[in-house]
Amino acid sequence: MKIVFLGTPDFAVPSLNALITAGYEVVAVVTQPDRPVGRKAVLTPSPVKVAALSHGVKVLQFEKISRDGVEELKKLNADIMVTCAFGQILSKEVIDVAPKGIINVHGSLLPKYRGASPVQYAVINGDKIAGVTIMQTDTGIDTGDILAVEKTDVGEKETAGELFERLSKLGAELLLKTLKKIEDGSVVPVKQDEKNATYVKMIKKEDAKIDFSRPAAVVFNLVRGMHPWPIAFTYLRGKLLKIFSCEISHEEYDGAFGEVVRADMKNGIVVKCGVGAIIINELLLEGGSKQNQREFLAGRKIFEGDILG
RNA sequence: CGCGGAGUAGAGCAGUCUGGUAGCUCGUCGGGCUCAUAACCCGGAGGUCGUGUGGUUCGAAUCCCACCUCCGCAA
Repeated sequence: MKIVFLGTPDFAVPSLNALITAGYEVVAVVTQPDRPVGRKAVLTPSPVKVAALSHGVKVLQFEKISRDGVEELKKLNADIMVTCAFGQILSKEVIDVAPKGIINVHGSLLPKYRGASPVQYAVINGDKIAGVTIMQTDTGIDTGDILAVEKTDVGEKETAGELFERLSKLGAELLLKTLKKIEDGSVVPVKQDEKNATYVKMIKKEDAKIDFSRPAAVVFNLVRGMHPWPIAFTYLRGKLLKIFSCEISHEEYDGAFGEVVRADMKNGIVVKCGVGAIIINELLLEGGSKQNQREFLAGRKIFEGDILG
């Protein structure tokens, strides 16, 4: 079976590798154009492009595939196309290029969390269960018929990045299973239940701002869900303070929301929340680099009574 | 030339504006105390203050110049 693979970030790499390893003929990989990255704005290829090139697979890059890529896609004569976190909306023309259409690997249990950042929101919302769905792509956003689902428990302290990695592997396995079913005709498409559909937007940096009037568990989930990007943040004396990791305190403290109620080597950096408190583990102050709480305290940059927010 | 911060003891920082004996928190080493601790007390070691064998000065971590490295923001 000839396959065209469309994907961009790390999440998609295991799926691409799985297809190639399993012996499918991946005739081309489509990925987002190289983007400037880092302080020096170096033009950087996407993780999927790097993986494709290492396998010697042809790489195509379009600014807008629906506008620029249809003719070239047709020439590839693929039987089916596979998308995984591709990052561009596909037109009907693109969907109709391959006879068996397009199937998509999505990082949530559809119809929950349709859209751009399903994995992060599973963590941010404190979900106990997450998963991947393989679905038929149609012209809506993650609205096509479901072909296969795989669930997994979310660890109590798991970060979005960690869950991402697990789901990407789970997705790759499920993709192979589903392709087999498509080949032998045993796959059964199931319509999505529109009443239970939810959408999640792309995460913006502003979404990662911590509200210390919320319960400690909510703050904790936000910190987990925003790791490794964009990283939950607040302010300390007007300076940006990023919090990479924290835990929920089991002690009760008196103080205002966001008040630093403890800041010493013994207790760590403890911040009062709406309900309970959190203990900060790794953090970064504007202009500085990431430090653990011991290093931060050694530098004497935070004291009891400071208010975050 | 996108904006900004930083390089001082093993770690994290202050000191630089207003040049004049090198400091803080921690770690480490030795001793003490305790049933006990990431507890406490006493004492010690450890630094060419990023590089220039640069400039100014009686004297530079501090002022001036050049360079290197690291980091945050923005994209």
